[in-house]
Order: sequence, then structure tokens, then C-alpha cells
Amino acid sequence: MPARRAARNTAPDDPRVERSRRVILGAALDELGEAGYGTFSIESVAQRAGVGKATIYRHWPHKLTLIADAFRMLQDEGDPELATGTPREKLERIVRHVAHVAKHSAFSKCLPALIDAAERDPALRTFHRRFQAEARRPLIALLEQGVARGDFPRHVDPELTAFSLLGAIFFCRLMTSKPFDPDRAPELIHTLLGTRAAR
Amino acid sequence: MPARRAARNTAPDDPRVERSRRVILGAALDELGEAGYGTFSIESVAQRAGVGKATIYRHWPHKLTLIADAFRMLQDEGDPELATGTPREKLERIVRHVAHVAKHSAFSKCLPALIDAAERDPALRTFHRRFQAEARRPLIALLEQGVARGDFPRHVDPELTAFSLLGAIFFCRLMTSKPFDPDRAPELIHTLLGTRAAR
DNA sequence: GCCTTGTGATACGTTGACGTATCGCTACGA
DNA sequence: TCGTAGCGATACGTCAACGTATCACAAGGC
Repeated sequence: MPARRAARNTAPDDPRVERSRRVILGAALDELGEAGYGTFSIESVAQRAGVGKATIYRHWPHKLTLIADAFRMLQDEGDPELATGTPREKLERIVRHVAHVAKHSAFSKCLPALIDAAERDPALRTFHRRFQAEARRPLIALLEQGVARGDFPRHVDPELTAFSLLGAIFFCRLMTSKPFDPDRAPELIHTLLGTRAAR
Repeated sequence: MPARRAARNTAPDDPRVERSRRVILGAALDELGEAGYGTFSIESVAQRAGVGKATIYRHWPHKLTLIADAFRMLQDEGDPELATGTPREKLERIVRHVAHVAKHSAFSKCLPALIDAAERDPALRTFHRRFQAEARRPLIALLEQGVARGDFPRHVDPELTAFSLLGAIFFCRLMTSKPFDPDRAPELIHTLLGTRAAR
């Protein structure tokens, strides 16, 4: 919750405010990615952002609200263009996109910190769950459609398959040192859904 | 590295030492599960264990070595009995076991903390990677064998399928609020490997 | 039964981050 | 051009955990 300033007598929308907010949130994300949730400190965010601590406290009442806001910023890292094609082509595009995000994005860098934090903070948990649901939904819709149209085998359960596709990618990211290579998306799809590989 | 005491003139193997170590490691695990990596403190471990801080520092030089040792203790939470049966039956038993571990074990409770910690500490990362590899190996072996014998479809890639099975389970544990239900193991296997479900 | 040694308790100085307060400076709106 | 208000900097008191040191006690080996 950005807590937009109430109107004042002279400067109701000072551009300095928005600028500060942006640079602070950016620094907070960098910090989360590098230091993790545990070592995250307002002091280092201030220093990294080239900003006085007071400025941070001026905009966010607590450490947690800043972190939550920073994570929220990540939500718009952009969804892939589904556009046209067969369900299988669309699926490949999505999976490749997710793998790319898991490998390169700021979100992915912060993910371990988020997971640890969400374990204990309900607000972050809500955000975290929503993110995950939003990643899953288009996948499930696509799989349902594909199964109905006969593009995918009939025994395929869309929900479990979505878990498996996302799971394979994030398992690699979180539990191994090698993130899943986006170029292996077709392979992954082929092994989970069988026939008609685009290899 | 337990850093076993060198032999002394009188008490080369005082049982008090081993007892302290055990109770401290146990408390450290509880603490990691509840407080996470970030908030983990030696002081609370000491209090929880009913032990003086000095006793902890007597056995571990730093916080990190204690944490690493504590995680190492988890490694022997026991593997499932593979024993007999078709590859498919064995597979189901493994998957169910993994799901159970992900849902109930002390290891799983500490996993978010471990993931965040491993992101930054090389020693923990090594441990983490080894754990993951050990979970994956029997799965891959089984899948290879099953594919060779014709129990599983020929298009199945053992490595990617192992990632998918484990991934689905841990994705649920780490990214949603609902751990994967072990009873859905047959369903999961059926949707990933097709035909001959044990439903 | 003696003496060694690990132990719980506790006090200590140090550090690092918290969140607050103050103070010129200057970007900004009018 | 003027006054406001957001700003960076910095100092402050507080607090919690760090890691060390000390001490009386009792568990253990011989």
C-alpha cells in the first residue's frame, strides 16, 4: 500500500516523492536478491539507494511493508505473448517463458528470500500464493483446452501437469545449482505429454 | 565437522559431550524450523536446549558451522523400503515417501531456511545439492529400468521425469500453502507416465 | 574418594540495526 | 522570486545478538 501523501497547501504531487520511492524499491530488491531476507537491513537499502534512512521511514512505516511493496513491484515482469498457434505451441512458449523467468529475473533472485519470509509472514504468504496461482492458471487453461481438443493425451490431468511443469523448473532453480535451461522446454513437454515433440 | 576433542589425560570420551551435542543440534533444528534462517540465534538455541551459550561455542566455532551440522543430522531421515514389486509399484512407493517427507518431516520444516541460506553459503549449497541428488538418483534409476523393460512409455526421459515428480511435490510445499497429498502419488504418476494407473 | 573437565549460569564489552529527531540544502510549485 | 516541503546526512538512544570470560558445581574416570 503506497500510502500516497494527502494533498498539501503547495506541492500536492512533488515528483521527488515518486522518484525516491522508485529508487528505494529498486535498491530494496537488489538487497533482497543479494543479502536475502535474513540479512536485509534498512540501513543498507538506504546506503545502496543513496538515500537517508529517514526518507525510507517517511514512506514505509516498517521494514516488512517495504519488503512487501518491493515484491509487489516484481509482479509486472510481464507475461508472455500467447497470441496464436496450437495449444502445444502456446504451451511451449509459456514453459519457455517461465524457465526464462526462473533463470534470469529479479523475481527469481529474490525467490529464496521470499520463500523463507513467506513461511512466517502471512502478508507475504498471501502475495506468494497469488503469484503462484497466476503462473499456474494459464497453464491449466491451456492444458484443459488441449486435452479437450485432443492435442494432449486424455489421461493428462491439467492441474497435476501444471504442477509438474512449474515444479521441474523451480525445483532446478531452488534445489540444484543449475536453473532449468529454457531451451529444454520442448523436451520437458515431450516427456510429460508424449507424442508430437517439436524437437 | 564435529571437531572431536583430542585425547586428554583423564577423560578421553566423556559422555556429557555427546549428550550436549545431541540436545543442541536438536534445538537448533527446531529453531530453524520455527524462526527460519534469518532470525536464527545462538541465544535462543541455548535457551531452548537448556544449555549455556558457552557450551555451544565450545563445540562449534561459529553460527554457520552449527547450522551446517544441524542440517547434516537431517540426512538420515531414512529412505523408503524399495523391496519388491514392479517398477511402477516401487515408483509409487518412492513418490509417496517423498510427498510424506515434504509434508511432515523436520527437514521439510527447515527447507525454506535452508534454501535461503544455501543461496549465500557455499558449504550449505554443497550439502543442499547432495541431498537433492540423492533424492533424484533412485528415481532416475527406477525410471530407466522401467523404460527399458517397457513398464513406462518409451518417450519418457528419466531425468526430466524425476525433476517433474520431485518438482511437483516441492512446488506445492514451497510455493503454495498446501503440501502435496501423498495419497495423490498414484494420480501424479498416472498423469506423467500414462496408462496402467494403480488408481 | 579424588581430581579433572564439561557444564549451566551469568555478566561483560562490542557490534549492528532499529526507528527517531534535527538540520541545513535545494528542488519544486505558485 | 519566494516559501514550502521533501531531501541527504548525521547523531542519538535502544535493543538484541554476538562471542568471551569467569565461576561454582557435579558428572565422570581412575
